[in-house]
Amino acid sequence: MTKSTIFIVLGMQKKHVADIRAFNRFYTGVLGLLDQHILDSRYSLPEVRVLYELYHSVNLTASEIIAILRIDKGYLSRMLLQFQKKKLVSKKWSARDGRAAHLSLTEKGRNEFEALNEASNRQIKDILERLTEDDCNILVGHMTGIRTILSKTK
Amino acid sequence: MTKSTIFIVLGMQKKHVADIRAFNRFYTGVLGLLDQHILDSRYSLPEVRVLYELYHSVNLTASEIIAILRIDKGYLSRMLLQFQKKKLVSKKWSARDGRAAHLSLTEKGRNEFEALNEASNRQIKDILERLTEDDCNILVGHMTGIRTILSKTK
DNA sequence: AAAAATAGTTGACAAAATCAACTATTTTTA
DNA sequence: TAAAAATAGTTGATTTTGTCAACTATTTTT
Repeated sequence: MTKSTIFIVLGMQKKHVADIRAFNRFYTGVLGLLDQHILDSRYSLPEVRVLYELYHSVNLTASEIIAILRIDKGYLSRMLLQFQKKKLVSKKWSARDGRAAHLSLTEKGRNEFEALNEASNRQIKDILERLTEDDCNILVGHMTGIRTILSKTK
Repeated sequence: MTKSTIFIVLGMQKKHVADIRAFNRFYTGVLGLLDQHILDSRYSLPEVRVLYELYHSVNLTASEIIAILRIDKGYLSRMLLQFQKKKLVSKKWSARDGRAAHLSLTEKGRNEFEALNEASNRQIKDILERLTEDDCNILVGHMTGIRTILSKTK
C-alpha cells in the first residue's frame, strides 16, 4: 500500500463518518414523520413499543419488557396499570415465581394495537406507492444490507 | 404480466412494508444507542439539534429554527434563554424586522458544540473500525442509496 | 437460616413539551 | 393610509414524560 493510498483511506473514513451522520439526521426526520400518526393517537411512543412487545409474545413479564426496551421499571409499572384500567392488558401472577406476573393483551388490546399497526403499514405503503417497483426493491435491499452489516458488529 | 406475477408483486409489497418497518425498529435502536452519549451530556436531544442548526448557519432567527426543527416556539424561547445565560448564544435584534432577532453561537457555544460533535464522530468511527473496509463502503453506499430514493418522493 | 438478589409498586420529583394569552412589530387590504 | 390580519417572540400555567429511591414480597445464593 502506497503513502497516497493510506492518505485516501484515512481521508475516506472522515467522509464515511460524515455520510453516516448525514444519514442519521435524515433518517431521524423520516422516523419522526412516521411517528407522527402515533403521537396523534391516544398513545405515546413508549406505550406503543410496549404494546408491540405484548402483541408479539404472550405472557411476557414486566422484567422481560424492561430488558427488551430498557425502560424504567416504575414508569413501566404505571403504564401497565393504565393499560389494565383501560382493559387492554391482563395480568396473572406466575405460579412458578410469586414475584413475577405474566402480561397479555386482551381482545381489546389486540384490536387497538392492530389499528395502530394498520395505520403504520398504510403510511409505508403510501411511500412505496410513490416509488417505481425497482426503487422499492432497491430501497428494501439497502435496508436489509444495513441491518446485515451492522448486526455483525455486535 | 401473468396472474401469478401480479400475485407475486402484490405479495411483495406486504413483504416490503414488513421489511421497512423491521428496519425502522432496528434503526430506532441504533439511533437510541448513538444518542446515549448526548443524554449523558449536559444537553438534551432537542438542545443539541438547536445547537447543530446554529453551528451550521449564522444569524438564524428563532422562527427559522422552528420551521426547520418543528419545535414549539415557547419551548425554543426558553431554551434560547438558557443558552444565553450560559453564554453559548448571542442575540441581536434585526435591523430590518423589529420583531425578529438573529442568533449566533458564541466562541464558547462553538466549542461546546464541537466537543459534542467530536464525541459523535468518535462513536461512528468506533463502529466503522469494527468493520472491514469493504463493509464500510457498502454500508455508506446503502445509506446514500436510501437517501437518494426517499428524497425523490417529496 | 441468614444474606443477597430479583420482581414489582409507590411516592416524590425533575425534565420535557404543549397551550394559550400577551406585547410589539410588520404586512396586508379595503 | 387607517384598520385588520399576520408574524416574531415572550411568558405563565399546565400536562406529559421520565427518573430516582425507598419499600414489600418473594426467590435464590451462600
